[in-house]
Amino acid sequence: MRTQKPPDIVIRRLVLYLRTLENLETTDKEEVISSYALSHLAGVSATQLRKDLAWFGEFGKQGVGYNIETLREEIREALNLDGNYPTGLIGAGGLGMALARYSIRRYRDESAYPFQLVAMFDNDPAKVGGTIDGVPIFDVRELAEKIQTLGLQIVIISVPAAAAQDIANACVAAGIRAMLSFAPVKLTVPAGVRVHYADLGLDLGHLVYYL
Amino acid sequence: MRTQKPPDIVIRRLVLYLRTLENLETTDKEEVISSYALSHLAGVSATQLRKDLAWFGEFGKQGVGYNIETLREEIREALNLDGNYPTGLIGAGGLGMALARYSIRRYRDESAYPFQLVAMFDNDPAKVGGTIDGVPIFDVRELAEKIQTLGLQIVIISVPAAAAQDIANACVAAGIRAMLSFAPVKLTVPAGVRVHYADLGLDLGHLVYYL
DNA sequence: TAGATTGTTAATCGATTAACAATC
DNA sequence: TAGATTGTTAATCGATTAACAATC
Repeated sequence: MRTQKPPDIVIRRLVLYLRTLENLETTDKEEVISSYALSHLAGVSATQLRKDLAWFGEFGKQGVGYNIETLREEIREALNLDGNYPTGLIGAGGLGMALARYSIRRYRDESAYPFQLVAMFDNDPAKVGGTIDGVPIFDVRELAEKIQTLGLQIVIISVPAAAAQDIANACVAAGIRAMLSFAPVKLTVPAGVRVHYADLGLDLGHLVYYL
Repeated sequence: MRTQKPPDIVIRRLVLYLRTLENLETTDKEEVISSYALSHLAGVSATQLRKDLAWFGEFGKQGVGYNIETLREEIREALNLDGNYPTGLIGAGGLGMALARYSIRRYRDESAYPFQLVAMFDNDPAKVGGTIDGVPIFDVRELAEKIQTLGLQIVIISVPAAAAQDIANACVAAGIRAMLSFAPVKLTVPAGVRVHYADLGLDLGHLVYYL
């Protein structure tokens, strides 16, 4: 046996399936869905969907399909999305501000996603002490302290590229193990810490090749 | 011979190598870099870097390495990044506004990237007619017309999920072949049209699994 | 039962890595 | 030349797809 753990790419698709299921329920009243129908909505093959689910268990009934509500709950559980994840955002510049407003509105009242933006950080004295939609902006020098006292589990990094590695180091030192970075640089972190990159420049550059 | 065209994933890494090279030149005065050194900075293996480059030609010298300036130009050319790509942004809500400000500042004066945000679109009469950092906001009903008259080649979609498919359809009908979507839905487009998804929710969901 | 669809095995496909001859 | 590093081939690894027995 070579691989006991589901590959990274499977996890990503599971999140996609979950969202697809959640969109479904609001518009559709069927209780059951086939792997074919669900996979089509998610944009993958039916075989791939079934294989991905098989990493976590057997959730369907032969000849019938998957109960939508049950499958939704099973995936949420498999992905740990039933937890509660206080999130911090570092860098309240133009992009950071917008991401904050966006994610606050999107996730605060939607129980489907357990991310709560509870703190922002910046080094601009004019911003420190203020709030955005009720979320306080702290001085970035308080980062380590607030990570601990507020129990932050995820940080979103939207500082300039030159500052990103220092910020990442500080987060890791304070115990953060999951980061989403909008800074266009590779961040070096210890094993066990996950970084996802959201990189507009890379996306645009990639698109151009095919024009 | 099975594959004549470089895979998608290779293109993405080439963009990454290019950026890595551009960051290099501002800080480092060496004229030459080895595949080992460059690949390390980019976060890939030296073998992979050399194999990726081999899709486009032979740019190095055995025993020496790659001339930084030359390699930079070769990659820019291979990726069509020497062109000029007028870009439109649809949906001037909170996220759209921020993306606009961010990308205007980042790309307008940086000759390294040939993206220019030249138009925004919204359906809010209060916004239509205004400008953001000099970029006009048009009524979304003028979308098709402006795509043609302004020669837009890339659109960034930051409208609500429910509206995204309609917008994508309109763009495709007007001749757009490259889109970057921030809406959390799968967009169905004809073959030959590329869509990239920038999806905060998927990224965050994915991160949580490993906590 | 008969039809439908799952869960899973085996085959295929593609991407990464290791190794090294070519050569600057 | 001798040392270093590329370009490339062959081997490995992992992911996707096809096919089908199990079974609701």
